[in-house]
Amino acid sequence: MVTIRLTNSKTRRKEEFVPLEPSNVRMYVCGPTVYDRAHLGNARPVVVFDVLYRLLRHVYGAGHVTYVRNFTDVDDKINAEALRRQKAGRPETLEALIHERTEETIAWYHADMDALGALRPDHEPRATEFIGAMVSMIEGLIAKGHAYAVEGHVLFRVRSYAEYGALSGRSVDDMIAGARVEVAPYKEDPMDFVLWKPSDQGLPGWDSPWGRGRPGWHIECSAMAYELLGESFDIHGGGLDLQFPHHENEIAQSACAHPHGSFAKVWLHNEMLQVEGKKMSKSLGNFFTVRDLLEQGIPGEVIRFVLLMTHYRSPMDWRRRAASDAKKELRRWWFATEDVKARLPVDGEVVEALANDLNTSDAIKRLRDLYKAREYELLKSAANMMGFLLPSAGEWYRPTVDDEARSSIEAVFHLRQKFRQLRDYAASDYLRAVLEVAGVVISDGKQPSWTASYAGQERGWKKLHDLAYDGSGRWPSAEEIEGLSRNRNVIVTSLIDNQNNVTDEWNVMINDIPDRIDIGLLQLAGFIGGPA
RNA sequence: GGCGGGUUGGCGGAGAGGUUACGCAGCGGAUUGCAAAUCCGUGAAGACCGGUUCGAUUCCGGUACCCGCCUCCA
Repeated sequence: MVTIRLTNSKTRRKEEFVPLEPSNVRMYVCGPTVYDRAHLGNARPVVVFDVLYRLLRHVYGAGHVTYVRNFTDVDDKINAEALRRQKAGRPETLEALIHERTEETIAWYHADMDALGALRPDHEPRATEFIGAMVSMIEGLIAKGHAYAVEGHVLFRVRSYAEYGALSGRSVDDMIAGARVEVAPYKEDPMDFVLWKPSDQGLPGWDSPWGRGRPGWHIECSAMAYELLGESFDIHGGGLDLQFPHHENEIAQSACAHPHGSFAKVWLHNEMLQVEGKKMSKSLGNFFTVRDLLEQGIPGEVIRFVLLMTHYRSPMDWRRRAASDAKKELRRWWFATEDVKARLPVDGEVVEALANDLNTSDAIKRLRDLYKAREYELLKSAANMMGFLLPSAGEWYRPTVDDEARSSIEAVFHLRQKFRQLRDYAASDYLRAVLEVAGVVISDGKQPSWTASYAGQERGWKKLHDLAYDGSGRWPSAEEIEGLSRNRNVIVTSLIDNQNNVTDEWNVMINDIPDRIDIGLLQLAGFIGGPA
């Protein structure tokens, strides 16, 4: 049996993972508030814990792992969006508009996370489905003296739980010194947090012993984890920013409501994702969504690869460059393995790397070793286990070739062969470049062949620019090439060396990779006509 | 102010107290009309100052800088 070791935030140490019940390993991960598209920061824990889920399934068996990730569908931002729609003239009730918003957001979330190759959890409970469980949990807390009702609110009495702050390494007294908490007059202690709050007529609410209202944010995870995983379970995960106060509050509520349970044994927190050195956050407005990246032609699998290149406990900076490197590498793996059958068992070193506190970077290194060793069958099975090279990723690495494209490609390809036979190598190189910018890579040799691939795009554009300046006049002018590239979101600039001289090299940036062969570019072959 | 994390070669990014991380890019070579793919080879690092040690990029202390949490956020 593989020994999994995980860094437990609770103890701040890397510990051997011993499940409570190997026949039912239980994990809870805090999911999204469903009010808008998921941004890239949301994707990091999804992918990280997906790897853990896959590892647990590998070690304990797919049927012996229960993974729960919630949808927070009670939230003021959702209400705000629903109200906005109502004010914009929609006739439906607020409830209906809220429902509409959460449904569409959940569908987006599923589509985007599926694209990243993340498996769906076993349960995806919604807060609105567990209001009753939350109410009874709150009632229990009041009965035991851990919470109190006042002015329609119910507050958790932080002082009643001696270990409050243990997870995040804070003490209640220190935090009060900071005094950055909302000091409501009805609070016994400034650190007390809301379990239930009243809803006025304009807001969604549920009847409760304390009047019509809605739950505070933290209680939902405690209630849903209890209902679906029991009073003790193995792993609780989420972003580091949730450690305090969200997870601290979850622990306090759960420990007080179910004193015989241990709640989560292991706490895992992924570090934050940054963009240009700054945390991606809604308030800074520097965030972009997973969908944005997908629409820019960065496949979900590539995003996944970039996210997993960095260990989950380190901050990671999203860089465009990292995505293009990853794309290149994954493309090679795809071409090497597409006709290969995965061979089990999964490579032990990959599993070992993952079992060592999810060292995904090390695991990827091992995949690279397998690729280099041409162990493609093992590469495929190990990559599959990490959520790579799966058929569900789609053939992003290969442009679509329809019949029209195929005949155009064949025509240019054969024309080029003729020029080669005539030893008109300038024409032959020009046609190679034409094919490459259109999405076709050709390989000479004993059996000349072509493959639909974007791998040669940059090279092709550079070559076209070079040729445009060769003075022969056989091909389109520099201006024409420039125009074509710009129309395709490709920026080609001359390179400037460190003495500030313009060199004869070209720098190419491709911003938008099409998903099909560019037949328009293939027509550039017409410029040189047939061989004389 | 309180608490926590980070600083590795041109870029990204790991592990390990002593032996090549790895990828991308670069350079040299094989191969090729030229390429591609592939293969072989190669240079390049550990913020700063001390300490422990036979030996530290790796452990300890300090300094600087960066980042996060403490307020909705993964």
